Amino acid sequence: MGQFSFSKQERLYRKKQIEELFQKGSSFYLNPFKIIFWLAPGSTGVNQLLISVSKKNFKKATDRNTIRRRIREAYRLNKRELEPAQNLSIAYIYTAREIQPSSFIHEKMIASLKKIKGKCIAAN
RNA sequence: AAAGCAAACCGGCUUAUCGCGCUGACGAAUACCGUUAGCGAGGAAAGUCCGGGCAACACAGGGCACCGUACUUCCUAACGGGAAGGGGCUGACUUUUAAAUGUUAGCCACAGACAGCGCCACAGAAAAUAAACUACCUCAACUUGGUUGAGGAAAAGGUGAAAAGGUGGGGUAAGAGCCCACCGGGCUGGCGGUGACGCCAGCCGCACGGCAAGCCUUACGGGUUGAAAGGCCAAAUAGGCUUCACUUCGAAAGACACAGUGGCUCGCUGUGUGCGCAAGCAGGUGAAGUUGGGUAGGCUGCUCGAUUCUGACGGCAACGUCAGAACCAGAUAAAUGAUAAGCAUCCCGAUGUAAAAUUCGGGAAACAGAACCCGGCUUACAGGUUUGCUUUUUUU
RNA sequence: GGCUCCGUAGUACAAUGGAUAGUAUUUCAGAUUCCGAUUCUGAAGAUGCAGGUUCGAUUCCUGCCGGGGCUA
Repeated sequence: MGQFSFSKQERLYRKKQIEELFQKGSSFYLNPFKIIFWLAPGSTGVNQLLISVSKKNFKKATDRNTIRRRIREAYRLNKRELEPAQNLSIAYIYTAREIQPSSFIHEKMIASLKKIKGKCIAAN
């Protein structure tokens, strides 16, 4: 698996897993995101990501697409912050009301990933 | 040349780095992995307003009801869409005292109001089977500036969206299509046109409005549900009941009727009858149906099609026929991207000039994201190209 | 995805196609009071948008815009 790849394995798409994440996971806010994460027992060696942009805040499908793509690129290029990969499920919920530039999202993504890693180590 | 309107078309490009989806090839290799090649959002993908394909279910035939459409002919798989034509309305030009005719541009949900019902506020004498009232004219009586009665006729009446054919003349006691001319209208016939309709001739003096985007009438069309349709597999769970067939047990029977509950069926409860000495009147397997429970994962449907491009021919056109070439998204918590740089377009400032070109810096670049697939319609849209029309200015 | 209903003052509701769109409440001003509340008087405030039918649309028709409900 490549260093910057983002294949289907790394996406969170199963309904059961999503429900599990939202029920058991812990969350924190880091502008412009709300982040929910959960470290499942056992290790598959792959972290899984879910990106959500509310239809209530962005009526147009194009706007939602651009935000989702920017967040995805930010995660893809910076995911090595979480090394070594474990069985982590993360949900990024975009809470800002306007479309933020890529540089801003990248910056916040790095900060949030570091925070997640710190919390996981503390829990263990 | 500029501005406006209408129609048609286009809707940025290139490179680098890192990525995503599908398909093919290769690597021990049909599913995972790697390498590599190809392809990968729109003119509206949108709204979901129409129409069709496709699928499942339903269906003798006819009628009623309900919904939709509405000048004619054609195009089409079909349409509420499109093309051509007809008619009407509005504006301009020509002509003219003015109209009509003619030319041209734009617009029109443009069937039926002597099949029926309903509505037409306010104002007004009257708002729809024509006329109560005022005023007009004639005669009579009383009387003399008038009043009353009888009759005539339907012209005049500050309204109103709409007033009962219009204008002019004759006629009369006063009037009236009462009569005449022109215009308008209706009916009949002929001719032309596939048809809507048009033209011509003759006849009728011709009271009877508007609204069907009020009910309605006529003609035509419409079965219902939608890809979360439908088919297959995996996983998981808990079976129950009914019917039928076979079988086991048994000597045989292994049932029947009525009532209650209930919308109905099954069922449950009760009573009676039958079989059996009595207990008791069953068990199992399979198929179909039904109810309940479970599963929310994969494959298929799924993208080659009323397809796209080019050319020829037919048609006024919409469009059709033929020939050749091409393969052009198939995602599913949902791919088609992110970042950086450059080019082209436009704007602003500077440089420069008679005006430009050039160069430098900065900025802008829309509407918008496939979800089974097509044909339309509607709505949104920076900027650009072409064509046509109108207006203004300049030059010859 | 499909089906269906509804948009009227700030709010909750009315209004056969027919005078200036009505009622309650809210807001503002005045009166009453020593000051408030209550009460009384007056005022302000609306048909979602754009077309069409009609002499005349809140009402009828068409197209947009916005909101709700049902279905799985």
